Amino acid sequence: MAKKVDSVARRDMILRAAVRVFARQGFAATRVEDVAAEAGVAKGSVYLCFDSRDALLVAAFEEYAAQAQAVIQEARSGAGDGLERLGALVRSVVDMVAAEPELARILVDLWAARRQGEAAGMDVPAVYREYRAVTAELLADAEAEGILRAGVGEVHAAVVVGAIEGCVLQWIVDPALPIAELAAPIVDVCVEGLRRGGAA
Amino acid sequence: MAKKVDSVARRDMILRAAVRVFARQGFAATRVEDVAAEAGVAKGSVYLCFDSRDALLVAAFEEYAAQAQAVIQEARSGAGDGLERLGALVRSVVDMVAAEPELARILVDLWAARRQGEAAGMDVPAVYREYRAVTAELLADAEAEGILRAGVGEVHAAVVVGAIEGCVLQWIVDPALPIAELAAPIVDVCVEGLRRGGAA
Amino acid sequence: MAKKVDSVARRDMILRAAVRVFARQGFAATRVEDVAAEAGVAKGSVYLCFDSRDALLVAAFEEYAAQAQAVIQEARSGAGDGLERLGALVRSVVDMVAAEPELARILVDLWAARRQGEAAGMDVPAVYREYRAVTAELLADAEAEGILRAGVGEVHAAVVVGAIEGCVLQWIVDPALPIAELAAPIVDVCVEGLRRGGAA
Amino acid sequence: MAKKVDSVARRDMILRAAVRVFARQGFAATRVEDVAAEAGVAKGSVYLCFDSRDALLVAAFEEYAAQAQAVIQEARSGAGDGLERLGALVRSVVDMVAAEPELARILVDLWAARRQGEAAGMDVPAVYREYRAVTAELLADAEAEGILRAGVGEVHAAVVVGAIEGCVLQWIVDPALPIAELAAPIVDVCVEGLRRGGAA
DNA sequence: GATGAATGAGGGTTCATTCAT
DNA sequence: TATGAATGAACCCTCATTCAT
Repeated sequence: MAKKVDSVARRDMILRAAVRVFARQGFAATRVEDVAAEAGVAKGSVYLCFDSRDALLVAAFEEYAAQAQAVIQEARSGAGDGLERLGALVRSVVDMVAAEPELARILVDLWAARRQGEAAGMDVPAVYREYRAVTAELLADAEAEGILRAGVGEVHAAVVVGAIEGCVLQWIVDPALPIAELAAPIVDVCVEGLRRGGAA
Repeated sequence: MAKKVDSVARRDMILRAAVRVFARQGFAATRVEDVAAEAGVAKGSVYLCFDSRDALLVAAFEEYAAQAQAVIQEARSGAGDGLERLGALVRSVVDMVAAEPELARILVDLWAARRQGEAAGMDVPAVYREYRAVTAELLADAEAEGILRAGVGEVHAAVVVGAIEGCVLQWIVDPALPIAELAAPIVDVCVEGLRRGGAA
Repeated sequence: MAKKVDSVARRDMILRAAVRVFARQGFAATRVEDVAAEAGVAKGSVYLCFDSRDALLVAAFEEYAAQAQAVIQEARSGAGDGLERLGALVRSVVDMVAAEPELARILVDLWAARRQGEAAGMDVPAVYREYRAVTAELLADAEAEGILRAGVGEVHAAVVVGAIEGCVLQWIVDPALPIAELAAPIVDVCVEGLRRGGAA
Repeated sequence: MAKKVDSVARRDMILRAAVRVFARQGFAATRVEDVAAEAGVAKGSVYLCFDSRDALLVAAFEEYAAQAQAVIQEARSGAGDGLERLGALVRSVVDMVAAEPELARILVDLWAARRQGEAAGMDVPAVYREYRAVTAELLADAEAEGILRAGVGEVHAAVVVGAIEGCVLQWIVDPALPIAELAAPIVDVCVEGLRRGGAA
């Protein structure tokens, strides 16, 4: 039992180290040895926990996807009307990336990896499909609640998700951009702007 | 003279081939020989036009940046009020990526490359800074024209740019998403939603 | 400890293999893979001990330079008058190259390498400067001892060193030349010929 | 006829250029394009005069060998007793290398090349065999003339040649060494030192 | 003949992965 | 289990040589 815990902890330690190095240098420029050095273990030890270098990226993706899934569940099960819950979703996503910037920064590697061998086991598009789905649900709820302005449909979900992810992207590419401060204007544009009667 | 033209054409042919292969396999998984084969030339011939494999990516970036620059200039010099020109900008960017999907698809490689050696000569963040700058200018114009709703400031520019790029991102990651059909809802959310009096 | 010894032994084994192949084929015609094959290891293993192909040549030079240095020290600290010690020096150098013909045979590569990148870390001229310096010292001793014929000065040191190295050169270029048998006539010409009263 | 002269002149111009570049960078580090650039012609033009890059080295060798042959003939047909002619030979060789230092400086490449493919057509050992042969002849003449001290035989020829070539070697490796000033001491040691009755 | 663009074999080096200790 | 030395496939880039113009 203790063994198992240790083993799990060791795997997690290595994964965290990998995420740090991937965030710093990019996946393509990161050698297994870099990850091992960051984790303070030998190169061979990485292979005790992960099948391959690609598996590290897949594991990082899984962690990211799990967080996204949690945020999505929270939005689905949250309190408030559709737009309130949409606003909360926006803030949750922004909080999530701001809380673990290094995990977020490897998103570019996940996006880039999907055409390649590393992609095995990584369904990146599914994450965005989920985001769009929950957003569409919340908009539908708002519609049903009569608080959505006319003409807003499922296609707007992609725009709302795009605004969030596009802001994250700009921040990844340019860390000087204050991502935390963007939650409010995103909500302003994508939630309040869609409210019947308009923003303010 | 003819020589020069041929030489330029050859370089361009190789660059286009490179973009196609990068779009298909990703930069990391593309060998110089793949590019040569796609272009129908020998491996060594690639090096007659480009200093290195990385130089191909940089050249692709330059082409993308030039297109972005053109779109930005168009927005700056265009006719109409601030919001009309912002709407035109949104549509131009979407048209641009839809017109050359392969060039757009290497964006993920450009994003991923910025932390690495390939980055020399690629100022990816500058492209987004420019996008935000021109968007902010157009919003300021709209403000001056009295057609902007209250409370919209420079920080909203990042959201507008984010909505565009975030939609592009979703389409890159999931080509099934009909990017061309997203121009309208982006404009609806990011332009009409910011108009004084709100979207119809 | 055992590890360190093994590691040193392995490096030495590869270096010896490299010297053999360089002697046989010449440095220019030797690929890293040839060295690895001769040493019975994989190509990549060479790089565990040496930074580059050039580093193999530099290491060989260092071994040669160390042997030369030892011979020079021996001449400086030896017993006998100046000319006896000069004679001993001649015989030592000849013995040295005859004892390890393969190390000697790469001298041509060292000479040829000095103008190139490989040269980093190889001060070939210094070896000959040292030879001339010690020879000049021994001649000066002989002079002080009154056993040197008149008119012999520092410039003769280059001739004595030249006679030795020139014989080695002829032997390298034409292994049929019996280098061991040349020690006596070199001494006859360069030591006895400089003795006051002349050679018998 | 004029054509032929031009063609020969062109070949010679390229060969001279090659010798200059080989002397400067070494053969191994010299690309055909370097030679072409030095000669002021296009890369392909080199192949109109020479079959291959190696052929340039062979041609340089032939020029060197021809000069050596001339010096040897001169010594054989010269006036004076055996030792006078040996002294003249020494001075001729030194003058030869001093007159065309660049041609001399490629000697190291010739020495190094003999184990490799380039060697085809280059009988470097033969040059030294010839040198030894003529030296031995001159010593035999001196012996017959009764001006040679006792105990000097054919094996001493290698020493005399060695002294000359060894001095040239030291100068090639270290151009600071004044080769022209070494002719006198070489003669002093290798000619006067062998004279019956000894050097003054 | 003269050119230099095009070719593609060759080889130095890296690094993911394995496995004996 | 942990290690890191060993492996060898992969790949970038160079450059000798060719040949169409």
